[in-house]
Amino acid sequence: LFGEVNQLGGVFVNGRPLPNAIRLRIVELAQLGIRPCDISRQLRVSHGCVSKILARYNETGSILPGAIGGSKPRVTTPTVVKHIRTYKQRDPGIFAWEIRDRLLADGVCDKFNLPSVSSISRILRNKIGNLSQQGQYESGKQAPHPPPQPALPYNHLYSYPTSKVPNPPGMPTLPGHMAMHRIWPSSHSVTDILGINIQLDQ
DNA sequence: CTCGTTACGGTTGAT
DNA sequence: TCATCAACCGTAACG
Repeated sequence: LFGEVNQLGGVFVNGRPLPNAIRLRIVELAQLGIRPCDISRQLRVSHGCVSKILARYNETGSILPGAIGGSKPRVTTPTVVKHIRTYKQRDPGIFAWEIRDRLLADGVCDKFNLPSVSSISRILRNKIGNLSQQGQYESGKQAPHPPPQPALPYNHLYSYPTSKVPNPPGMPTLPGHMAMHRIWPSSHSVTDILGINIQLDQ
């Protein structure tokens, strides 16, 4: 709601992504064959931004902005997480500080890359929910209350209806994907189209 | 005129 | 709980 106005008269919030509804319209108009420069003028979004969103869309298939903020794991590497999971499985009542001691004792970590107790607690809470069963596998970012769609990288892909314009020699169209109905704009259709948790506004 | 790129001033969020 | 800091943001401007 607090925004600045760009040279084209459009409203934007510095540092924040454009609303999904607008991102979607950019892609839709392009799909309709409208030139990027015209989309820029019609929607009052800088052409640089239109260019970026369209480029991102046709290489990832997603209209969503990239993941902002956060940090890369430092000491809590996948290997460490795996060990923590094992300790917890073998002794569900184990304390975080005990896990910490074990990581050191077992030589999984040295005193410089040893996770803090609060890091371990967070891992236990976030990455290892109910230890009930859980695959022994690597990867997995398992959210306790997982949002509908799978936890793909960061942007889950979003493939568009009728193949046609942008199915470039890339890899877009995600694996399982239903055919979608043809719809034009209407901002409230975004969630339907994406089929996921997206807040259009705020 | 169109559009790819990028400096800039900004915000975010997992560690 | 709180700060850090590298990730991303859109605009403006250059070419």
